[in-house]
Amino acid sequence: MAKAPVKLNIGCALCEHLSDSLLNGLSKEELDAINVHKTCIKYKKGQNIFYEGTRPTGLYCMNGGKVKVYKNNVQGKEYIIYIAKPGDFLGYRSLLSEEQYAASATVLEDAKICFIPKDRFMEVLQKNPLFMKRVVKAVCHEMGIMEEKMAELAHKSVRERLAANLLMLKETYGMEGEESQLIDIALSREDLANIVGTATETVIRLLSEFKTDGLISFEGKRIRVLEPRKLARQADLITG
Amino acid sequence: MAKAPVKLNIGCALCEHLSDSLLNGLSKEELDAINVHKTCIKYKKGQNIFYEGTRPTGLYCMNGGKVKVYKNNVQGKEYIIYIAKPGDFLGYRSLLSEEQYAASATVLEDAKICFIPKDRFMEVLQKNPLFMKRVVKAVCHEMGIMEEKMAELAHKSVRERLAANLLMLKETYGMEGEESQLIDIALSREDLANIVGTATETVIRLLSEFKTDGLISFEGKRIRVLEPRKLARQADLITG
DNA sequence: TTTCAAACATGATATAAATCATGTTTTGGC
DNA sequence: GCCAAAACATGATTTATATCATGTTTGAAA
Repeated sequence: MAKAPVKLNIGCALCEHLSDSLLNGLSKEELDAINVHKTCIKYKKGQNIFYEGTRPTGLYCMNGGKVKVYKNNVQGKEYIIYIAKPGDFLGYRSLLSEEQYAASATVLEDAKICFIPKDRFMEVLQKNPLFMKRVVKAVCHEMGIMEEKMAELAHKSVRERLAANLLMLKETYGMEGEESQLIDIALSREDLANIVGTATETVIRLLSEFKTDGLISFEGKRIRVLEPRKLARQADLITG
Repeated sequence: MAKAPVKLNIGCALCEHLSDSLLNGLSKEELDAINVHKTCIKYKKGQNIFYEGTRPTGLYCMNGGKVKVYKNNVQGKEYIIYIAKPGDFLGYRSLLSEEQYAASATVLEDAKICFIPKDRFMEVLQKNPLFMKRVVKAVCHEMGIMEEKMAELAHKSVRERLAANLLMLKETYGMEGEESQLIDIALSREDLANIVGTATETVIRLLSEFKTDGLISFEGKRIRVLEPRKLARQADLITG
């Protein structure tokens, strides 16, 4: 049986992730304008999307999989700024600030990502003040989250940060309904350490402690949050 | 001799800080629209501008002095996100994300700050796509800086961060020309510690080390950067 | 000018977390 | 199914930095 060619360019209007996306709310015509010029590509785990220091030529829109956005310091240590999931834009910050990428992006789980050329996107953006307003709102919301994370990094212990990040990952990447306590990303201990901002060994140790204390359990490469309230107490989010 | 009433509301068009401001580039009419509804107030050192958790009702625009924007964690520890100087907007992030303030703002050096009601500002913003674009660009640029700071907090030592922050302060708040090495803010050791994300005692100790090593000197409450290159080496920004 | 609080300073101590070392388990490629 | 490499795990050691304690200086207010 001959393989049918994989049709990647499904129209944005029909994209299952449209409702989670900033593109949601655009008119049929606007979506079409983007649609005609986009290119959708499948990426394998470990593949790079863009590197820090290069210039953005467009915008990436996640259609499937998971991508980590991270910075490397001089000593090669990595800090993961965020993990993009379907519906998320990727690299739009640098595109809008008209600067080089301040971070790199690499695929964590096999992904399908659509690329929208800069000009096409900017055209739609500038012709639609409401769209622009939504983008601004999203960017400013992101900044609030980053402020929170900075204060956390500055004054919280690794244990607290790990607990807080596990809860955050559960909220953001937890599955639907029944299985909402299962963190649906196959993160290596090293990646988790680079999210928390600590050494891999430290994360391994703390995770086994949390497991011993019955706060979490491991399911294959995934982590299940058994006791969110106790974890929140570890994170020092609630007292008592 | 009777005191003449202090006229605070100088027109934005004549403001000496307009060229440093995001308002720069607006038309005479747009500036007037903002101008008519703005209120300029003098604040004393230590006075609070807004608190985390409250709702913004407008935008603050710095006309003089210095203001720290910071977050307090549960234990009361403070992290200073940035220090606003004349020409800077204050609180525009929360205004644009339509959320509560994610941080508090307190005067570090006697300040004059103009308040622009939300509606007036949004009106001008939404009617001028170019202005909107400049605001977006500025916000996205800020995000890049925050990403950098997060990576720094995650993986750099306190010594490195202090050195890096001294250099940053010199760049941003250094005086003009000859005296550009003098950091023109009267920062307490505690404030500096809350910028770096460490304990006050640690900052005091490291500062005296830097002083002993001839990298900096103290001039009253101010710090002079004597050896920026050596400091950059301490910050691990350059090697060798 | 005195006084009192805040800021600055320095030493001693405790400790969280990085680093180094080594061993085991899992995984993906052939 | 085998092998090498990566990921995971755990122990020992070091180190940076927070915390605690105490003393001194500075500065603002009375």
